[in-house]
Amino acid sequence: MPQKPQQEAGDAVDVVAAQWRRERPDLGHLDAMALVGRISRANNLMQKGMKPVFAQYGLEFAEFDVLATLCRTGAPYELTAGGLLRSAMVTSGAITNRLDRLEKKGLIERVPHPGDRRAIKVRLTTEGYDLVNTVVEAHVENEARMLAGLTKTERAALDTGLRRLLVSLGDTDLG
Amino acid sequence: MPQKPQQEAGDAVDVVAAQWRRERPDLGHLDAMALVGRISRANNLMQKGMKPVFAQYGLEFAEFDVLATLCRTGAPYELTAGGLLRSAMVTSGAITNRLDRLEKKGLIERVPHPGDRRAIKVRLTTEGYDLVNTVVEAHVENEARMLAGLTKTERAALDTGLRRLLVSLGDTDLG
DNA sequence: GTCAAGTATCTCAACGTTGAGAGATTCTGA
DNA sequence: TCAGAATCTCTCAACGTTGAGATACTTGAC
Repeated sequence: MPQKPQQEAGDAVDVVAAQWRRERPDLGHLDAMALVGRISRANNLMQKGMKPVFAQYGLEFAEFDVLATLCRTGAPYELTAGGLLRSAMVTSGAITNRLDRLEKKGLIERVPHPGDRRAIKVRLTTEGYDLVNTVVEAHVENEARMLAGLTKTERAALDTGLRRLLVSLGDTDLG
Repeated sequence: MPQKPQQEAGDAVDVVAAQWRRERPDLGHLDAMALVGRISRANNLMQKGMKPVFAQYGLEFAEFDVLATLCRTGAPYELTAGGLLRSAMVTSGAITNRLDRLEKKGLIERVPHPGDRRAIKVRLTTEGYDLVNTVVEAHVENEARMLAGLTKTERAALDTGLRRLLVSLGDTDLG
């Protein structure tokens, strides 16, 4: 009869934690350090795994992020630059840069904001709309593939834990 | 009698997922997309939370990462550049850059590798050793503080899920 | 021994982000 | 109504990473 292993398989962070325990046995909170380290490494691996999919369509992750944010807001696929930067968690300089590149590619256009002349509206062009709707399908397929090593139950448990973490950090909306 | 809420509190990713469901009801794997999004946002928030601690000591995260890697290997606190870049998950150019900066600050030194003249050994100086041992204490305290909104049980469950994910991605050692 | 293949590090240009600051516009309260 | 505070976007220099290529050295097969 198959038995669940008593001992979980170790990952790279277990190695790191063991090294710290040996070198600094007085150091507390190693569990916190390990958890943060796991989030960081998982993010790193996920990003590396996504990059080739976007590259297939001539996009960087940062560019896809903008297009996807506009797409999922629904028609008329418009958002201010400020809305985009808060959603993407980057600074204003980064958004200006991303919009410049996407505008040059003809995937978005900047239109005046009616009612606030400080602001602009960023709008998906037809080309941008078509592209992002294609890319997002390949993208989610790829994400699902990267997570396929976990059971549905494991994924759900992980998801719940991460949601609680985000809520506890105050990350409850996009603005 | 206090009751656990039936409904989990929502985070920013719940908002994103709801937008996609509305705009693209045909899109599958939204659970995978949400999980990846949560890892990304959690990482982003953690990084932002760590930055000020390192800044207090005149360090960037990337620099601390190198010093900490050397420190936790134990005496004589040496590693090759290749070992460092694999541990840090960055490219060779990035490591050269980090080592240049740390060398300029007097926190590490490059010494010839005995037995392989292609390689170098990167060694913590006394100044580097003292600094990293101080900073790491403030750093883990800070990490623990950022995670304090979760119960011990929640943190353990999250940690287990992330370890399984990393193992499933093949991230079982440092190089 | 010799040569091809592999490995270790560094170089360098392209790229993207940060963060401070400027300019323009809108909001707020007296 | 008006001045000061706040907000929105853009500019720009500093910084860090990537990724391809160069250089030097080592290894393995013959």
